[in-house]
Amino acid sequence: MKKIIQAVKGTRDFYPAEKAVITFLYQTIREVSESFGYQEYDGPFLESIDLYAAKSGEELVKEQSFVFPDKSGNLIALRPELTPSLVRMIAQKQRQLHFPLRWWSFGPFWRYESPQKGRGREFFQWNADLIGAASPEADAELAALLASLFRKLGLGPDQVQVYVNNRRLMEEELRVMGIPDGLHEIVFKIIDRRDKLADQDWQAYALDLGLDGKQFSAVQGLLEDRELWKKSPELPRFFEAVDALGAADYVAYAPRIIRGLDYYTGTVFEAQAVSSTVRRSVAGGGRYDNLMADVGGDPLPGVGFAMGDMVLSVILKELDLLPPDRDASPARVMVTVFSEDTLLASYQLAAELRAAGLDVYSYPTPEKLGKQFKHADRVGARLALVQGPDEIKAQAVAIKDLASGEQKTYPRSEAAGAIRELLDKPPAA
RNA sequence: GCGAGAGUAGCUCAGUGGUAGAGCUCCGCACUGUGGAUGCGGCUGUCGCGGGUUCAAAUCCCGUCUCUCGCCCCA
Repeated sequence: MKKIIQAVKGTRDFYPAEKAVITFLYQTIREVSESFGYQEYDGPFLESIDLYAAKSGEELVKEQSFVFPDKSGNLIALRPELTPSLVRMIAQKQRQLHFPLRWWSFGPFWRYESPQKGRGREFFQWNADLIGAASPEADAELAALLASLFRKLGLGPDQVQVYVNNRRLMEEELRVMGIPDGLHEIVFKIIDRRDKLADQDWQAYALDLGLDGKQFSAVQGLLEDRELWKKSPELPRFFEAVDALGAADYVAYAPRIIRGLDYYTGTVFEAQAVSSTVRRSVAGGGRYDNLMADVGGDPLPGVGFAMGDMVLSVILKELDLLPPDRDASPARVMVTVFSEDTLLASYQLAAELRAAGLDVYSYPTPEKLGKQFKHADRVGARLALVQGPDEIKAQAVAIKDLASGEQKTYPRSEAAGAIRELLDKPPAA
């Protein structure tokens, strides 16, 4: 084999079967987003590094972004997330937009990380945001939107859950426990790692980061309190609204959910697979009430989430929830070419059928019919049409159903109708 | 950045020092107006790359690159 330049690490080649998965997700996401009244938008794929420097969190900007200088020396980043672009876009047109607004987006993002299962360096992300409403009910709508996608994809509440917590609640609790404000970020980091470490290791980690024994057991107790949400002024309303939206089965309280991004201010949530070979979150989001003011806009509350395509795809594949026949030709009908002399007649026939609204392709060269039938079968066509000298003489077309093996000859004028009928029939077993 | 595993035909992989293999795919024929099934035949390799040990290396050693999985972090 000749040397082939390798694909860039962490990127994927989207052969038709893989591209079909992305398209399927995009379509399903569009349907769900639009059913909640969200409008599609997008930001640039390239952004100034300064956009992220402010608020995205050190790690994300310094370690995980693809950054390069342009010809004038400005540092440009391939977008690692969308929220900062969204916030800028809104700040720029704040007076022209009608709030609250609901926007969604689906596009590529880049992060410089080491690739592994469910994670690459180039991935797609669904973003949905509701800007200009500060209520817990608005938070609930986003959680319900996420749950609706799962339901639509065929993922049940026993397979994926949206876990919810509230940062203000956690901060208040820490304060009550006598943990100084300066330690809160550290405690959040400790909580965030609860699931990833064994009990002993987790305790050691916590003490190592500066908690004393008493504070540690207090934090431990906090994480075991399944009823903690009742102390929040927001979460009871949140859960009532989730229930009203019909998504209660997908949404649960989990005190361990904190989220890494610095800009979250209130309710945060994270979707996780209940049982899967990927122990990685499917989606994450939350409320960010200060972000708009931080980038220089008028203060405006917002809530939103992002969902990557990679973990979701792994789960859908594991549960066999991806659409079948992803590698099949979109044309279910192939016109064979009998001979050099009849080639153009076959092309005409194909064009005629396309004009009648069918998806049809013609074999491009006069090969042996056997080879052409085999090709039709392999690429997933349902019907193979033959128009040889006999058919041309009789103004007819022979149509073979490759699924049943049955073949009939129809007058050419009736071909389109006959094809439609045959395609509607379920393939014989 | 750290740790582990893997790189052999287009694909999946076997091959633990002695002539580089299998299955699938592909191509041809049986079957020149008809696919799937079957049978027969055929094509395809710097054994990731570089060095070392040896009479002899896909195999042992060293280095290196890439991929996969995990850690970190996160979608």
